[in-house]
Amino acid sequence: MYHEPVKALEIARLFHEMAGLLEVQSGSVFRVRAYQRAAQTLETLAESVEAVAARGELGTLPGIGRDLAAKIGEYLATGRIAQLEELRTRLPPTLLTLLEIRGLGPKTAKLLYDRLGADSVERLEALAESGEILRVPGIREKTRANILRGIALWKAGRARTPFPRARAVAARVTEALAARGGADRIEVAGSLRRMRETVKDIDILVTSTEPQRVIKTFVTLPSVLEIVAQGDTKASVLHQEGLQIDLRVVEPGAFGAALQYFTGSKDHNVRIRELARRQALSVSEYGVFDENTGARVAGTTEEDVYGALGLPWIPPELRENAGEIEAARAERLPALVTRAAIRGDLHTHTDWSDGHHPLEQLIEAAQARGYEYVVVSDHSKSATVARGLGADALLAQIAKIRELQPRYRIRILAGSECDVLADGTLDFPDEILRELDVVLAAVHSRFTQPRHEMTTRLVRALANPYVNVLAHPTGRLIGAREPYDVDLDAVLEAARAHGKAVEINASPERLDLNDAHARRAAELGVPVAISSDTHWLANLDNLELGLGIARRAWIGPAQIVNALPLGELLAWAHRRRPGARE
DNA sequence: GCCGTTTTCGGCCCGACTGTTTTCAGTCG
Repeated sequence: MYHEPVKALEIARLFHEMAGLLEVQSGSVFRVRAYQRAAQTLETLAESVEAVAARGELGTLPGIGRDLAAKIGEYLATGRIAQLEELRTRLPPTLLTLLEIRGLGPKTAKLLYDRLGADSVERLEALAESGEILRVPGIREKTRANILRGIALWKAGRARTPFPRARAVAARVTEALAARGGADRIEVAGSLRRMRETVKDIDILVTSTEPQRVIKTFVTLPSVLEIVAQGDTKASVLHQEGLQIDLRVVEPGAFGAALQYFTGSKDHNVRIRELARRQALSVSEYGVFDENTGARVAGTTEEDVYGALGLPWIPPELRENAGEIEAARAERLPALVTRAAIRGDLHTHTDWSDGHHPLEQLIEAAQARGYEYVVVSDHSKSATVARGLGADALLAQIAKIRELQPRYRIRILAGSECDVLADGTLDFPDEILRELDVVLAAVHSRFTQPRHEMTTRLVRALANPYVNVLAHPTGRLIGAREPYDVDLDAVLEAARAHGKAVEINASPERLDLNDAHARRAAELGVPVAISSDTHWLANLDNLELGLGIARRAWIGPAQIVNALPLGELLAWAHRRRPGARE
């Protein structure tokens, strides 16, 4: 049986805390990094840490040796890590919040704590405002101003920005840079390029033979609130939308190396550079260099950079140091899904329920996307706020779809986003469901059921032979509603056992499953549907966000049901129905 | 604290920018 990695995440958090405390104590930076690396390994562990421990294989995990394996074992046995508790008696844990302030690192935090007792952001702010921190050697007016600004930023928004909004800001800034001249190539790198769900800042890479001009243009854009840093080749600004934007300018010959460097992630890059060192190579944003001759052996393209290290090019979405480097070395990188592989959209709404456009417009818009098929999946009657369809309305809609079909190339499939009732039964009886081509099941009520009840509810819904896809499996609404409490692993197991798909709902408010959940689904071999959940016609393009999640989850076209040709999709959808041949 | 197709000890990614220092440490990505 597969368990959620709750314990692993708990231990990872404790390791991060230990790293922070050791860092402030001026412990070895390598020791600090060892704790952080081990924490990251635990965060990306595919199976339960208890299972690994039971096999005695903790020490085989990357970055975990005898010592840290023992600490993990200690925590699993006692729920405590003695050394951490000892560290906590020497430094107040609130001290670690100081490290979250931009521009304030462990050395300064320790200095301010030792000299003035600054053990929290509030206390530090008071000390800075009163000017008392100027008594500390090495702290002058500029540092005081930086600390106060850092505290203001920390208070204003530690929140990360949702991908769609950050991408829109990035597009406006790159357009402005292009329009003002001086830039050769302009590329968005960083976590936006890696398709992360949220981002902390925007990274823009420019090639130019006039770096000063580009930098000047960048920091004087009207949308720039404040210049954070400005040098000969890079600059950082605070944008009016509350995001920091970092710009880096390199000469064209270093484009590939700079793009690789600036795309990250940091952990991925550290691993890449370690790998290079073992081959007597050195990697920087300027290229790959032979350590003996100093000659540049690669740098023009990313393919060159990875190739120089004996690796195939690694897609940006995988660059999280979550196994992709090992996979690349073994020539086992997955073939990731692309937009071209998607043959249809399985989740759309019309004005028959809570969509905002007539059936015909939806069909035309989907056809214009080049799809082979589209599933119309309006809500069922229990979803009253969404004006869900009763049985008669649904049958009428099916008739309408059959009537409209001859007018379109795209195949219109009759579906439903059918409510899963509190007991796990569906909102329509089987006699109605059998009239549909594709059935989605989804929870829209009773979100607060206890964990075991919600789990049983979803498992029961998946067992219904007419159900094909579990839509937005965790029910979260980003920033508005937490996911409901459910044993997702049990749900995924049920989906696999019954041959049902789970949805990657690409609506920006949902992104459900998220990348981590989708990767677990993928590892378990559960089929996936990437769906737009369209309510407005433009929402059809949400699918791109879903592709990003799928790619970050290492998912290829073979695992995606809406990459199947029409005939195979219908055969898959109907094969568990009574009387179906298998 | 981890790790080893050179090593079980001696390494551990690389470079830009800032502020405060008179030659560099701290921080960031």
